[in-house]
Amino acid sequence: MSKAKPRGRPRSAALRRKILRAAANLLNERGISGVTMEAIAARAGVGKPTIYREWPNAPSVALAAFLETVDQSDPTPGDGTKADAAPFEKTSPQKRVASPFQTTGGRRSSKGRTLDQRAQPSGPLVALRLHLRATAHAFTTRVGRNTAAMIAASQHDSELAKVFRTQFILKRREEGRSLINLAVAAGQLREPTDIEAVLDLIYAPLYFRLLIGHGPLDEAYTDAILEVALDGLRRRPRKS
Amino acid sequence: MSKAKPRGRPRSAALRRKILRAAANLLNERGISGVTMEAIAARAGVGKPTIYREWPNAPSVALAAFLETVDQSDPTPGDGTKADAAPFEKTSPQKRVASPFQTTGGRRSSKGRTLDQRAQPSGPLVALRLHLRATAHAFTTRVGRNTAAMIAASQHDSELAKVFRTQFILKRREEGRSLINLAVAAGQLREPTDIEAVLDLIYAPLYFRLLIGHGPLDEAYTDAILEVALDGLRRRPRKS
Amino acid sequence: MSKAKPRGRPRSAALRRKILRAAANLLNERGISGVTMEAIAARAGVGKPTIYREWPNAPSVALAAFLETVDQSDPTPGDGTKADAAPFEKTSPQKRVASPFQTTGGRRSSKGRTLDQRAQPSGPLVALRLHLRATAHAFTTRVGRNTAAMIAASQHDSELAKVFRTQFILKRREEGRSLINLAVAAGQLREPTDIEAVLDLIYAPLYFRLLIGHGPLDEAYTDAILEVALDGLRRRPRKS
Amino acid sequence: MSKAKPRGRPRSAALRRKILRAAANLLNERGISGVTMEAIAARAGVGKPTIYREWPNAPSVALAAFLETVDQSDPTPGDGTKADAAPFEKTSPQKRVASPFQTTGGRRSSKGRTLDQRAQPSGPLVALRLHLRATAHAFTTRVGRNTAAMIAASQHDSELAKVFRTQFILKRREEGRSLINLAVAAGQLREPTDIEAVLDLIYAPLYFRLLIGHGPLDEAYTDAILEVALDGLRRRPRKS
DNA sequence: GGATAATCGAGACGGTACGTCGCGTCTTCAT
DNA sequence: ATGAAGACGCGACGTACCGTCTCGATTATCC
Repeated sequence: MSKAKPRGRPRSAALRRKILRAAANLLNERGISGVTMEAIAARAGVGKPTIYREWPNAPSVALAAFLETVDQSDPTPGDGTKADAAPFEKTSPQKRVASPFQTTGGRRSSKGRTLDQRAQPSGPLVALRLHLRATAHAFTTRVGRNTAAMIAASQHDSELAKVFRTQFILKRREEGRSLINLAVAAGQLREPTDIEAVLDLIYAPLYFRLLIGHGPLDEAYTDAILEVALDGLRRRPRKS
Repeated sequence: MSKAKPRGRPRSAALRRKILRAAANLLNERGISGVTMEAIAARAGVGKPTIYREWPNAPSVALAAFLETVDQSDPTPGDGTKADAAPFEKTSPQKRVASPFQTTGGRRSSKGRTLDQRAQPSGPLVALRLHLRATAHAFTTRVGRNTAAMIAASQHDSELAKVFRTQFILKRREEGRSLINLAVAAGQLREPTDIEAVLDLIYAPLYFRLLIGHGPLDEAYTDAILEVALDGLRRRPRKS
Repeated sequence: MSKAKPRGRPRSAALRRKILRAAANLLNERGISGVTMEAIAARAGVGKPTIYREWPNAPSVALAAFLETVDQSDPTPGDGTKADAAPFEKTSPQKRVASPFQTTGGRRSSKGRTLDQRAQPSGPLVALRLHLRATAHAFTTRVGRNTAAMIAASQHDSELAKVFRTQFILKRREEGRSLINLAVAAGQLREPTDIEAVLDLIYAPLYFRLLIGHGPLDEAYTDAILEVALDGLRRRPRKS
Repeated sequence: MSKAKPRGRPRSAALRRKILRAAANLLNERGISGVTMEAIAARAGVGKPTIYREWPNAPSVALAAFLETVDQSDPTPGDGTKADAAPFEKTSPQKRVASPFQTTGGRRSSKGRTLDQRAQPSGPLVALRLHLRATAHAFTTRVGRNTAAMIAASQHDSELAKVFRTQFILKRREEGRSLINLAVAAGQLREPTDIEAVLDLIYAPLYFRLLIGHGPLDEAYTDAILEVALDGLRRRPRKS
């Protein structure tokens, strides 16, 4: 089929790792604008053409490094338990940013909100809330800065945009989708008319605040968003 | 006091206009990456230091030009009647993109949606809906591309971000806020607990799709978003 | 005989030809700077290491190709009849440059010069003159361009220089030497004190004009050079 | 007329000198292949674009530096007294290469040659001989290496070739021309039929040996060349 | 009215990074 | 065990803008 057997010396996988590692470190240390081809090449101990052989420009490498970085974390969706999102930190020791996704169960800063107490201590809706909280928290860390940078970079490069969209945005969105589906199956929610709109309603505000910075990205916020977004779908036991 | 005495040749006011005009044209013709200091200076027939005297870098000029551009349009909020959002087009003749904000009243592509027929033919909620539709439509034009570019540029420059946030994002957001307040006053909506969250729910999805491009920015979308976002606030006349 | 047992692949002779052919074509089409290892390898359908096995660098291949090219022509020295100097022309058809050495007898542009009329219509001195004319003419063609390129290349590479000197310069110089010796034997010239200086006097001006380009390389020139260079050696029948 | 008053900040003359100085040092230390734009820029403490503003490529800078270098020497033609040919040596102290043009008066290695003794102790023909000796000697030094390199570089670049030809070759050639004219005026030589050919006969052999390296560039050589070249022009006072 | 001084167009300048090309060496795989 | 294919480290190429600087020429206001 599209096998197209590769002739000649194959690309070195170790090299690819070295490059991504260098790019990831640069990204974390200096931000996206520090991820230049020359800096990557110098730090990875690699010729520039070697990098160009695999990626067309610096932001692509940064994106690849970023994706590898975040993929290495949050591996087990659905239970809210997650690892951090900044692996292979060689250069800057980093103060272990208190695993942003640990299951704080909703106790933390649940200011007068009642749903979590009386509701199921577990279940898809709780998981969804934790998922959003974790995402919001991650957005306040370097992960957020880098995510914003990737969205910014996507605006001038449609190829980059596509990769970022499918590998990051949509991938994470699937978690929300499946949790909602579970809630529907469990009878906690009605079937939504337009699931895509619902997902946007849930996620977009987080990205909006990340990018515009006009308000905090805390649990109160995500909980409020979630409540409104699902309100119409929620089966009201009583309420005449 | 602060009178001072400005000795020497005073700054020319006409220059500012020439520069912004050049920047706006470049922005529209070549996108943000075409708005370089050298290009602006060359096109405006101006020395680079003259530009640096007023703005610190090229994106700032681009933002100023962008704001001037969009301010020149949508002048009368609240009634849904708007002018286009792309003024002084000298270079590219452009096919007059059918003023994206004219009051098409919901007739346009209202595929099976019933609310508008039976609802008030006018009033704050309708205006809000039209406002969102207009915004979404504008986002499909060069205005959207430039808005995205400004958000992107804001990520590396907090000063720029602040200006863009206050002069563009929050300014437009006020329209939504006042329409909601009007609806509350008119008894069409309940008082929202967290108006900021509600506004985010309304606007964020538009920006999200603009930036990520994972779905269309059409009326069906904005209407769906609005319905869900306001659902919890809506007084249900009948229900049962 | 030398049958032996050729394990693996014994094909190495045809390769050399393919490589030289490719190099020669590149040399003629694009000049010396077009003769890169990568271009040769690509055109010959050969791996780069295969070329490096026989030559140390690209100019060496170019020189080898050049020598093969010119050796394939001017095979019969001493009689003035020669073939052209640009074989295996695959790519550019070439308009058969009118065999540059046909015996035009000296009539052409013999501005008032009398020696040829009264002198022997044939003999070593005439052959020498024709030899120089032919060389000068060849220098106005691609052969000249390539010769100049080889001299240029020789300046950075002493190994190359040695090969070029012995295989091209000195080889051709022998023709002049033997013609002069013949003339001496025939009693037309006196024995020169320093034959090397005489040979330089005859050949150097041609190379000089080839390389510097400050004057034409025509028959008037070569004839004038020859006359002066040999003047002191010539037996003057009358005079005194 | 062609004044065309230059607007904007004028080029810095000091910078030009710094660049040429750096190029000259590189040329002498590492040869022409060491004269790269990056090396010049680094050594001169200058940005690459600054160099490109004045010269189109590295060999052009090398040529300019070379010309400046040699122009700074041999200032007084006609008397045989000359300065060295390698000025501004900052970096490598250099062991003062025994001024290649000092008036060695013909004493040095005048192996059995009698002309100088009995001939005029001065006069244009003697000056011509000294001029050739000096040139030949210079060709055995770094000046010769660089001259050869410039001729080589000229082969791929006609603009460079033109500058080199007019600023170096032809300029020096004028000295030979005027000396011959002086000799003619003094009745020592007959008027030559083709002065250009005579000049080529005098100079070409030097360049030939410089470039090909097939024989020494000593006084015996230049004297022999000169004798033959001028033999036909010389008035023979006695001669049986 | 002339001096004074800031502004203006123009463009040189030191930098940084770009993306490309060719080198000469090496590794892998198919023959 | 040869040879094509091509990856690799390297170094230089020539270009684009950056933001600062220096010019000469205006163009006001102040003395």
